[in-house]
Amino acid sequence: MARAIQQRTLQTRAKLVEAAKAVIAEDGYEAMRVEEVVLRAGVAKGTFFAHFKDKDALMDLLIGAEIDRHLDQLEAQPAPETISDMAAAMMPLVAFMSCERYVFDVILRHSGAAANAEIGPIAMTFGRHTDITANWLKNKPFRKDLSAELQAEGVQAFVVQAISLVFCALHNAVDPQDRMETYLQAWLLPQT
Amino acid sequence: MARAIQQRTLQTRAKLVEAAKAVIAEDGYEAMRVEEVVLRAGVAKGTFFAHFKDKDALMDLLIGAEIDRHLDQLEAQPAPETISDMAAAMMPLVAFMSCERYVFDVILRHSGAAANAEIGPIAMTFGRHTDITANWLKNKPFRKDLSAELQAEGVQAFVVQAISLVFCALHNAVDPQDRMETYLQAWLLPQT
DNA sequence: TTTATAAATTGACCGCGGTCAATAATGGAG
DNA sequence: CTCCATTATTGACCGCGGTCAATTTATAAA
Repeated sequence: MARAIQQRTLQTRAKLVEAAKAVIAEDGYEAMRVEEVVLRAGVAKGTFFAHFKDKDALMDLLIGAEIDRHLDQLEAQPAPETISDMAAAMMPLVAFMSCERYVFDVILRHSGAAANAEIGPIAMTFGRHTDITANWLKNKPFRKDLSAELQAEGVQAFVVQAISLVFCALHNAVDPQDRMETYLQAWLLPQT
Repeated sequence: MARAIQQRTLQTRAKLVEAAKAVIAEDGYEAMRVEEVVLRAGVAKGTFFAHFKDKDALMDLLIGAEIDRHLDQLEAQPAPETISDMAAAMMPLVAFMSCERYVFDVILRHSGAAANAEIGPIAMTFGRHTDITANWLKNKPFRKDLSAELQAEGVQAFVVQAISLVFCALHNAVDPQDRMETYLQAWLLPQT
């Protein structure tokens, strides 16, 4: 039978997470090295991998938590009434997701759950974001020919597209918020 | 002053590319190891990096070439008349882009040019794909409130979204082609 | 042909993520 | 308290991408 989790385990894990946060605060996500984290946490390298499947798993956790913070903000706000408000509301999240090329790459890698049983923190946030967006869209005068879920899926696709273009030298002249507004206008308020 | 490129250089490069293709044909993209490639090509490891900035650069080349082959097919076909035809026409490309999780990750990483001066093969294919799609949409009875370019950008966003969901255990029950049709219908033929 | 210079190649070496058999700490049963 | 099965920790080791000073090879000029 399964034993209770030891105190030690929780402490070590907390030390690792704290150390990682410190490194990231100083030098950014991309600069994080497992060796630096274990050095600061005062544990052996192997211990890291006893707590996290791999480096990406810790990134998933930390970045996922940050995204969740932004989603909390979104949920605390009233549903936006206009396309412009909607784009504006999403900008803090977009800004975080595009704070580093590396961060965006991690997010894309983890945005889908590899298996039903192992939905990671970031994959969870994508589900949450869809739900929040779908709730915004209900009872609003946007697309009536599409389910709120499908509309929300499209919004997510355009968020990813807008961030992708932030990192593209050929297209990053346009302000991300303007681009989001253009996309949302076209997607949610077609002028047929 | 710059000297002409040596024969030797082209030969070595060709040997490396051939060796890489062979490895990939046998074991797939993800399994490709630089050490295995240089072993088969009969050159030293350092030589590889004299020809390619890093492993990703060779991947960019090989995967970009493969995507170009699919785009050649698309260009050779007449413009699709219906949403259904359009989705069907894009499926071979979608299938290749989702043949391996690793391949899709490489594509996403390289889909935007990091700098204007260094547009890689994959970034080029994204531009080409937009152009081809925009040409399809011109003189067709789809969205008249949007430029063909914006419509094409949206199509690209939905292609990426559809492939992402192929790799997501939570959503991969739906057939990719059906999903593409749903997206394209919603994007290009809104029923307001 | 000889020589000078640029270009291509080499392989020992490094950084860093990840593994695993050995060891130590923990906590419940007797 | 003692014993011991379970769990946590350790650090030497490996795989593999990437670097660079040294060496070899090609080519234009004399």
